[in-house]
Amino acid sequence: MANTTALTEEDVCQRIRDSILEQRIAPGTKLTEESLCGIFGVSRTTIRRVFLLLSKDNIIRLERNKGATIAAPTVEEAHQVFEARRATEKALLRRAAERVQPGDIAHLRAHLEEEQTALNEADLAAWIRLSGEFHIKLAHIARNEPMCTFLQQLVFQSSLIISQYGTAGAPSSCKGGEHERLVDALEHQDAETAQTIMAEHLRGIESQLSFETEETGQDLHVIFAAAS
Amino acid sequence: MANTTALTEEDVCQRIRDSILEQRIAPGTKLTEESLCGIFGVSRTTIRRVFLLLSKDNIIRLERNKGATIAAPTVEEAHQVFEARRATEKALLRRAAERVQPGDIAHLRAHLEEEQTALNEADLAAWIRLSGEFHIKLAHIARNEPMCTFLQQLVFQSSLIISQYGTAGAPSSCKGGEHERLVDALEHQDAETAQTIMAEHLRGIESQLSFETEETGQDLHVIFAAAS
DNA sequence: TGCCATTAAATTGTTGACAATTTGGTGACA
DNA sequence: TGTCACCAAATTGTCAACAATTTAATGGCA
Repeated sequence: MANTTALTEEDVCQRIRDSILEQRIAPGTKLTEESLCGIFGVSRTTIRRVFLLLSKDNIIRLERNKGATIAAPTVEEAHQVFEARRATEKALLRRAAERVQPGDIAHLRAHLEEEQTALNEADLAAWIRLSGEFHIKLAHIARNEPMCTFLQQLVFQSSLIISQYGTAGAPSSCKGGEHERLVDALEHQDAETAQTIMAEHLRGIESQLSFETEETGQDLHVIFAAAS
Repeated sequence: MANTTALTEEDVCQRIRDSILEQRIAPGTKLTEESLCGIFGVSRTTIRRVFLLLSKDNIIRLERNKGATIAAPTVEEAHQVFEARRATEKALLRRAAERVQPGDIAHLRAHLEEEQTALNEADLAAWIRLSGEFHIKLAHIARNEPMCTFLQQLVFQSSLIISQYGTAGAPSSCKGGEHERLVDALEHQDAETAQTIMAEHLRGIESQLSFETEETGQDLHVIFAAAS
């Protein structure tokens, strides 16, 4: 009831992206057009455009005559996403170290404050989102739009992967002050150190996932083929 | 009249992508929905989906109530695309060198044959397309879907950039047997050499562009402002 | 002539109805 | 009871008419 103006297509995308970044929506969730029309108060046309756009980001999976579901990355896809992140963020950091400006550092430190606040207030959803957004903000310092957009896609997919394969016990994101150390290294334009921290950081996140256990949907073939 | 079955959405995308890769369509070209409906024999609904998908790849530019045009990258965007290619293809080559298999090399050599044939037959359009596709095939050897898809986008954008800023005299693509040398290096799993060749290769392509001269469309303002 | 408001044509955006497909359930029958 | 065919509901796909916007053209007016 807060907003009477109609939501635009990009608004809806953002809302869905946020819910993924905060891990409030599970991979594999079925999204029917009509229900989303009701929720966001937009027409089916808009929702269908949103589905198409998000499917390009591998956030939503579209199957003909079957509708849309929140993407549920396979183990293979998950590894490829993290491999891509290692390569991309490493390259971005080198350029970021060359191009970083004082204002960037201030901005990042303000972001770190927010992360800390969310952590103190035990606002887990906000903290998870901020952890992801940190990597995106870091990327922007490199001033390369195509690579930033690409990394953004990877971060959203990572969020889905963590939703799916994350061990419940340990919050599988950036602890140990690695974000802080990244900002420090960047402030000194130390690309090498930043890259090393980032590599460890991403390996750390990936290592906290458990890929051995159950899968979703299509892998039943493999499971039951072996059992019979 | 060759095909009576209706073209699907992906077919239309591919046709448009091909025409860009062969540089048969100029950046900035206006695409009206109705005309494309007639050309491809599909409904407006399909064309609109195609526009939306290709706009996500930065191949088509969508402006609200203004319709679609073939993207016309700015100089700044062009530099960023090539920077992204250098970073991405370098990373891809390292992984490709680790994972390359004999079949891959055979496949690449067959592709080189095609390139040579097109060159001998003076089929310029085909040769330009094949030159671009070489980089995409190379990327696939690294077995990383997200990065492959990303590179694909960059290659298409490169094609637009070359259309726009390429000097007419020299065909601003891969000569000097650099593609051959890349395959050789890859066959010996020599990532370092491959990366060096690729870096030179991309710099070479970029250096053949002329960013000083005229621009398209909106830059007329600047041009005539200076002249008056 | 040059400029500006008004109008007509062309193009894009949106909506709703209808068709096609999938999904879930019911009941007949072995 | 278990299986299969069939039917009904729900969901997605398509299309055509209509609304809104932009673009081009015309004609008045200084």
